[in-house]
Amino acid sequence: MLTVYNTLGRTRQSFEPLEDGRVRMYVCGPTVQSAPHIGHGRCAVAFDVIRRYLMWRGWDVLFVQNITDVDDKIINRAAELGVTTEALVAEMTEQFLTSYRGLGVLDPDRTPAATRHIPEMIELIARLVSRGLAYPSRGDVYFRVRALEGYGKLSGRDVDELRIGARVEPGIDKEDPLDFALWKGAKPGEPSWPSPWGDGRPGWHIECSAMSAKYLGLPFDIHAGGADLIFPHHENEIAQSEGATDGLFARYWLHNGMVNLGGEKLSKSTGHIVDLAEAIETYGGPVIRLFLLRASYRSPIEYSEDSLHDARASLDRLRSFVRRAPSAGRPDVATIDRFVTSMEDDFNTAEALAAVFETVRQGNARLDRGEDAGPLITAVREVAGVLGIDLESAGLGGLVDALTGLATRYEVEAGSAEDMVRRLVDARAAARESRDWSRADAIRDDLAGAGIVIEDSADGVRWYRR
RNA sequence: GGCGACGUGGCCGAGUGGUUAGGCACAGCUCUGCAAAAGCUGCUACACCGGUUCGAUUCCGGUCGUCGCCUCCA
Repeated sequence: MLTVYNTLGRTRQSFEPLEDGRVRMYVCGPTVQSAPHIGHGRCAVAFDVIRRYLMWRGWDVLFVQNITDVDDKIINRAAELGVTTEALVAEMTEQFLTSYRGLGVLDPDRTPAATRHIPEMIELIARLVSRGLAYPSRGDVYFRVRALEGYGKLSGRDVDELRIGARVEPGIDKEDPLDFALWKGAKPGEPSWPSPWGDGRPGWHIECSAMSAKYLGLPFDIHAGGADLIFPHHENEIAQSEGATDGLFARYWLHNGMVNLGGEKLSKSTGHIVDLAEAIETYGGPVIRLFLLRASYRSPIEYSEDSLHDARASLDRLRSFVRRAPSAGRPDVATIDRFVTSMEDDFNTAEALAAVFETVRQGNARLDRGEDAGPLITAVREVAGVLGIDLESAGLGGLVDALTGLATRYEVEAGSAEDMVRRLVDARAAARESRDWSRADAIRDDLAGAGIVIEDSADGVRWYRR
């Protein structure tokens, strides 16, 4: 039985999709104002794993992740950079998609952008106005928070407590400081669209209400996002969607923990960030992915070089294992069972990985004894696949020049990168045969310098790109 | 101030009312021309103080500390 921690209710609950065999899932995507950081990567990976697991379990998953492409920050940043908002949005969206793919994240089934759903949002706002839950005010439209019973149920907030809170700034056009904008009247030079309340643009929260309903229908099963979105963003989404329909908005709310750096949360606004593309460049997507999956998706994690190095060593261990022998037979049942048990427990990837490593140890021991480990390798590959961890070593791209140099140095025939590695490995074998250790070691060291690692084993020489 | 999460061995990080997490690092051994990989062995913890219990790291209360949200944020 799959159980998930539902922020709505703050308990672990058994998960049953509304429609049998089909899961409808919405993840709050990024505001594309600047380049993605590792925190975005964590969110993407966390829910990608959940999606993959649900699919592997045999469910149809409809996965939607939005792109917020209109917002104060985007407007301001575009102005700063002297580019149009459209150009900034296009550039940043591309960076997000590229980085996500670099982490092995599957593309969503749909990636709706806010600016392409203005009519849906206007319609939703109009419904809220007609129901008395929203009111126009000098070109803006606000949600009347106190008019909705149950506001605060997701975040555990009490409207009266909120009011006391010192930081709720009274908006000059609001009836109540708690009210939030559904529509913002246009200011000169800003992107805007016509509406019944005058030209303007949507508030931040309304897009998710409109687009999730459009692509998933209401209620849908899983609404996910970063824990920092619980309040006010998700609370307000609930207010809008449930206020407009009287029905339930989303059934299970899943939130990923924050990534910290130096003990503090990453944040775009303070510039306290780890650039995602840079991290992928430095460590590789699979290493970062493994780093993220070693902890529960709900816990905060600390980003550090040490942790990334650990993750790299762990990944190497997995890769060395599957390199030792081909998969064969059905996946080992014990491994799969343990994996399933772990994942059914609120997607406990840390424990799932522990199962994988146990299997790796067993498999290595079997191979050391000359026994078959095919099903263990099959199982490790299967589980790694569900977790989205790429166990294949990198190819030889970009190494032709370096290898050609080595081919010349050791007097073997040049050719394709693959061929040259093979010939160099053979040349080293020949040198070992004639007990010319210095030449053998030189070849091995030079290959290592180029990123090709050679390992001697009982059943021959293995090589791979580090 | 309000709401919430958390404090585990050298580091990261799961979990449990009594029994091995796992990874990384370190030491020794086996294997090996050397190395790497691998296996075996060792190092073995639950912030502090009370309480409940036959027994608590695991439940309850308190203390201290860290972090998040309450404003844009994955």
